[in-house]
Amino acid sequence: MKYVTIIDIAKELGISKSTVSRALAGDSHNVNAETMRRIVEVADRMGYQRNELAVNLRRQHTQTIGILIPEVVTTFFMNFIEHAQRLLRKDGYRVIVAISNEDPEQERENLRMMEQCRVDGILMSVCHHEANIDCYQRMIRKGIPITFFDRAVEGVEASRVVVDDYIMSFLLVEALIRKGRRRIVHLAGPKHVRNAVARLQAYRDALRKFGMEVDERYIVAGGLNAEEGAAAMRRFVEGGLPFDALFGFTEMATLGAKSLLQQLGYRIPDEVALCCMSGTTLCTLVHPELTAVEQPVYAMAETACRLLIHQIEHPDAPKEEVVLRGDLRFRAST
Amino acid sequence: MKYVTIIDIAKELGISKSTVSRALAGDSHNVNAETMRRIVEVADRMGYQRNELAVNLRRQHTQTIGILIPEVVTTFFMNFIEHAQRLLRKDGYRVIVAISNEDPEQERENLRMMEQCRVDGILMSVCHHEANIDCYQRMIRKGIPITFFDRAVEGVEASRVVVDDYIMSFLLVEALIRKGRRRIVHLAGPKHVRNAVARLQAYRDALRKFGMEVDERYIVAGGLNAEEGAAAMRRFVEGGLPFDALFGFTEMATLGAKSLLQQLGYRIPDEVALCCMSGTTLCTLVHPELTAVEQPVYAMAETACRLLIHQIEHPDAPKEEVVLRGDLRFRAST
DNA sequence: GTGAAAGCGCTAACAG
DNA sequence: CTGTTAGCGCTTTCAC
Repeated sequence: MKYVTIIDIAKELGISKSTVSRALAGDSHNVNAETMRRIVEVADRMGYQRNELAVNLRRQHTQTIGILIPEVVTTFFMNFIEHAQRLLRKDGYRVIVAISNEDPEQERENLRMMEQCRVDGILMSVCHHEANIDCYQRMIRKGIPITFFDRAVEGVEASRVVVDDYIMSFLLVEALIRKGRRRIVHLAGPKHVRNAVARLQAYRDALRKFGMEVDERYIVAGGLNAEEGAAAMRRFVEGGLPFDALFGFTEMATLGAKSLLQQLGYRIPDEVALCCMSGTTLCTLVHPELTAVEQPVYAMAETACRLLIHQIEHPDAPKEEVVLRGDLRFRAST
Repeated sequence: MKYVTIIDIAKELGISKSTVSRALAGDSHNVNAETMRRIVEVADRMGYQRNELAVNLRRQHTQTIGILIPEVVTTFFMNFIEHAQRLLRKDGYRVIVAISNEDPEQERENLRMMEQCRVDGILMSVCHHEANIDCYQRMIRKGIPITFFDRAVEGVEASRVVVDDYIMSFLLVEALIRKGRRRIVHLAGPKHVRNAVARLQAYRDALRKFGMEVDERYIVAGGLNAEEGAAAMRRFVEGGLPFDALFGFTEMATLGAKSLLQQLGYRIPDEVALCCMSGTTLCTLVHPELTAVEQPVYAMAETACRLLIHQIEHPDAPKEEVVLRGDLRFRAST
């Protein structure tokens, strides 16, 4: 099955392909109005579709942005993609998405793919805080700008937009305490994810602010997914320590813990209150009707796209870091 | 910033670019082992990355599959993408994703983009049952095979994998009735989505099976998103008819209705039981602990990929339709 | 306003 | 086993 090319159109009209190219590119300044009309008419009669491959090869850039994310079980990244895609499209960019499944090896592989496809820039949220730093640096040195969002790394020449994990977490733990919870378990994330470190710190500081002792036995490694979260919770429960609340690192681990607790007969949220963050969203299950304090993903997507496009258009401009805060809104539970 | 090309490598070693090309393509049969070694060594010393654009332009196919989906608020499509991506990668295909946001206009646009990018095939779930049929047909005639999944259309020369909406819905409504619910509201989907039609039919038939009259006032147009669902529910409630259950078409509309009912003070699921389907997943909120009967998305992704690749490799093979059923498993609520 | 020609990076005959 | 050559479809000087 052959595609129609500008040569086919040129032949059909007995003119040169250069003219056709100009006409189809909308260069009305350099092609006769009448010729233009005829070309356009024939083009869509024949069902012509420009071959982007050829255009890109020639132009040396693809007008394509790669989005790399670590997972897709949580709604945060999907919402990000949706917004980013819409925004980028308006600026004439296509988007390609790759998921690394929290696996640095696959992330490396995805990055290589992005390079082979000659994307103009990359929007990414890392799966490991250090594993692939050399990779990121290589990309950037090659002239492919990266803008990190949500899960960012340090020590790389790239722009980044993050949420203030520390502040947000602090708010959550504070909310639990104000509700009268005193024995709060923290399902901590792995140390190689920098957000996890900040959240743990916030947990400690919030307790101290209320003059409470930080009991290390209440800090358990909660992993990243539902299974790990459930397993961690099981271990904790078996320890026999009393508890009335839980602050988890990932949404998935928290949900895993929740399922387990329900199986064991705990009543949620009356007996055990839960809360966690998911991307830009702060979820607290303390109150069943009002469960989330939300920083719209939109803001993050918008900022990330803006920063990236700026880097693409001005390769030498200094990198920026923006920390989202404020603008919190309440959202009803679904 | 210039990329390294095979010419650079050839010059570096004082040989021809053909040999380099062959070596890098792994054609050990036609290049001396020693030459091979040197080429590979230089290639990665210089940080060479094959330019897929050039390869594809030359080869006349891209090894890329386009995935077109209508929305991304529900987890179903995201899970589908994740699985499909993983499976296709194994077969050497890249994936590009586009979201049409339930808008036929944007779907058309996305389809055009896929064509311009010269994807080898398309995996899609439509947003409208008829609006773009001509488009799908044009693509297929041009030699770009389409495999529809979940939301498929009829009357197009394409393979499809769907879930048996009728049977699944029938099961759901039956479950409600067996739980003692008699006044079941149906939040129907738009008639232009074929799944909606099947589900409505199942609703009617299930009631009849139990000798119940179908009261048309209990069938309300529920729309596709949370707002529309809530609005529809509000209208129904204002009508003042008694009801003790709700069977919704989309997950989002059902969630919208749920929020509204909660706001109005209804207790869920005791006072009003809810259920709906989401992609391959049957969700019933009748029972709080056990809320879903699930047909793994995986099965759908796997089948869709297989059908599509088969179409790509054998353009003239007859189209197939696969209806997933059986293999249902219970899933704990999260 | 239009055409001829060069070339983006790569592969695939075809010779040697 | 290796080199030469001819494009894939398009844009972009440079002439006319």
